[in-house]
Parts: sequence; structure tokens; C-alpha cells
Amino acid sequence: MDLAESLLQERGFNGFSYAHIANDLDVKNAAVHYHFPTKEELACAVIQRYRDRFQLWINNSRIKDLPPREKLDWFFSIYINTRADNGKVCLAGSLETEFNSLPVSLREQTEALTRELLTWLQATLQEGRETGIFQFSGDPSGKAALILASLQGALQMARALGSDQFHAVVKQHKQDLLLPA
Amino acid sequence: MDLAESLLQERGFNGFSYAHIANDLDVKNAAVHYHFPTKEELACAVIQRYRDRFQLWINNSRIKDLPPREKLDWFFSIYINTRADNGKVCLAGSLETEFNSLPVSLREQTEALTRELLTWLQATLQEGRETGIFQFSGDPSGKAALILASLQGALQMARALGSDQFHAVVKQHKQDLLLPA
DNA sequence: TGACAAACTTACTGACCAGTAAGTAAAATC
DNA sequence: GATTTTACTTACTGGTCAGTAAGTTTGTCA
Repeated sequence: MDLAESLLQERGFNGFSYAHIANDLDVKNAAVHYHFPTKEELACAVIQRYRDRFQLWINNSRIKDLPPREKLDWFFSIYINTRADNGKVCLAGSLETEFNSLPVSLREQTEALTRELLTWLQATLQEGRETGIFQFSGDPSGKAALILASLQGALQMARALGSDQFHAVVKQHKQDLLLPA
Repeated sequence: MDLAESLLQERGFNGFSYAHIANDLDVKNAAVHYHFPTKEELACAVIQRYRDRFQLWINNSRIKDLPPREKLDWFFSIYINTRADNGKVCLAGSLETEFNSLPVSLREQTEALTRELLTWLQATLQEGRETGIFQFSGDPSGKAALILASLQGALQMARALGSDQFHAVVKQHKQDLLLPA
């Protein structure tokens, strides 16, 4: 599942095969099919695990009790680490790009994952604005969608342009959001 | 080439085949190979045409002489139309997601396209700030990267969540950028 | 010790894919 | 009117892919 997750983020759903995983694990492809009969089930399990992990984090007091600014820093750090780790891409973004050729169950998982990310980000932005840490106009949901979309997009852009532009995006968000001290 | 461009934006480079194009045109796949010997050359030609088209637009007085605010509206409208057209995705974003499995010539084309979009957007933002129409902090290049990345990401997100979030992103950008009248 | 199940391997199938070689029909050129 | 070029078709190749059926090894438990 670790391998499948990496392959999803590095090459996409259509870009990896049972042979990739089998070779890396030094087993035959049938051994992978034994644990995950179909590619759909494999990817579904990977996304479900990813979602569970995110829920665990945000409900853990190490994150939950952080002030909004540090919460956002933690969120950004997920994407910074994703970029640093072999130029990976956001799992949701990878799946959305291939959405049209995905089995239904994967579409549902992708939608659920995206909504969960968005919901948490929106709540964090709202909390930050109410406590006077963040400034932005309009609805928190719009700003949340903008930030999530830009992080997804920036990770992809970094593939073509390198990490500089990606870090510039993160920096710009902080500048835009944070009230002058 | 129109069909190939659509397929790239709807299914990605790994997601379409000569058979798709041949069937839609009611010819045999060898007929497509006659005009574009390899898939790489086909995609290259499509991206080159896309780049040329963009350069034509931005150098045409209908766009070039527009005030910054209307320039930006025009730019947004490209993405709005892309979304409306069968839920397509930004060509650059689609290619970046599959970057790791792309032939070298396509990587170069993708980088060139992305840089051209970024360069124009950056210049437009700068012009707008200088003429007092736009407000944003920091370097125009950072804001340009943020906006481009978010449009790419928002088009993908719209596949999973529908058009609402996408339009919210565009609206949020306008709110963030425009000085209160 | 023997029954059973978990975790594989071997060997395969049918589908799809990019790409090719050889042939054909019609139009343009000389 | 003959030649050449353009735009195909027919028929194929070798490779990759997800998925399967049947057999094998290894460890567990009665």
C-alpha cells in the first residue's frame, strides 16, 4: 500500500501497474492480486487509509489544539513534504486529473477526500479570522477552495518549473493571509 | 489535432490512444500515424499550436490594449470556458500531472507553455498594481504562480466537486485583488 | 502427525496499445 | 497520358496490462 500510494502520487492511477509493485517487492504480480484482487480495490484502500490518517491527525490534540496559524503551517508542511519527497503530487489532485477514466468507487473516494480537506481548511480559516490572526474577504469556503486548489496546482507546476515557484506560492499565501504584525 | 487537444484535456496523455482519434474521425489508426508518426509528435504539435494561439491572443491589440482588469477577466474566461467545455482541464495542468511518464520533448513543451502563461500573468498583475487597479503584497511572480496554480487546481477539483467550487475560486481572486471601489 | 489455511508461484488469457510494412485509389503534376 | 504524390486501408507485430486458474510452500493448530 505504501508503494501503491507513492506510485499514485508519482505516476497516477493509469501510470502504474501490478508489475511495478510486484517487481519492487520482489514477488510476482499474482501475489499482489492475492491481497488486492483488482486495481480499483487497491487504490480504494490506499485512499481510504489516506483519509483515515488525515482524520486521525486533525482530531489529535497535537493538531486540534494548535492556534490557527500553526494549524495552517502544519497543513502547508504536508504539501512541502510531498514536494520534497521525489516531486510527488497531492493524492487528490492526481486522482482528479484522471477522474474521467476512474471507476466509480474511486471517484467517490476522491470526492470524499477532497471534501474532507476542504472542510478542515475552511474551519481553520474561519477560526483564524475570528481570532484576528487571518485577514481575507468573502466566504471562508471560497478562500479554502482557492488555497487547496493552488497547493494542488503548485505541486504539479513544480514538476515542470522546479520547486521555486511552489515555495513562492506558499509564501504568497502567508503574506496574503497574515495581518501585518 | 482538435480531437487530440480535447482528449489531452479530458483524459490526459496516457489516457487516449490512436484508436480513439481514428474512431472519432471514421478512419483507421494507420491514417493518424500517417500524419503524426508518433504519439509524442502529435502531442507536441498540439501543445505548440496551443502556445502559438496564446501568443497570438496576447499580442493582438484586442487583448494587449485592454486595461489590466479586463485582461485578467479575459484570462479567467479561458478557464471558465475550459470548465464549461465538457469539464476539461488546463492543458498545462494535465501534462504536469503525468510529467514523470512524458517523453522529453513534451516535458520541454509543457515547461515552455507554463512559463509563457506565468510570464504574461505576472506582467499583467504588475501593470495592474502600478496603475492602482490591483492590490496584493509581495512579488508579482509569486502572486502570478499562485493564481495560475489555483486555476489549474480548481479545474481539477471541479471534476470531483462540481463547478461551484471552481467559480468560488475565481470570485475569491477578484475579491482579493480588486481595490474597494 | 495430519488437516487446514495463508501466502505465495507458475503459467496463462484476452484486451489494448503504439507503431509498421505493403498495398491501393485518387488527385495533382509534368 | 504517364508519373508521382497524397492520403489513406489492410493486416500485422511485439509489448504491456489487469486479471485468473491451478498448483506449491510454509506455518499454525488440533
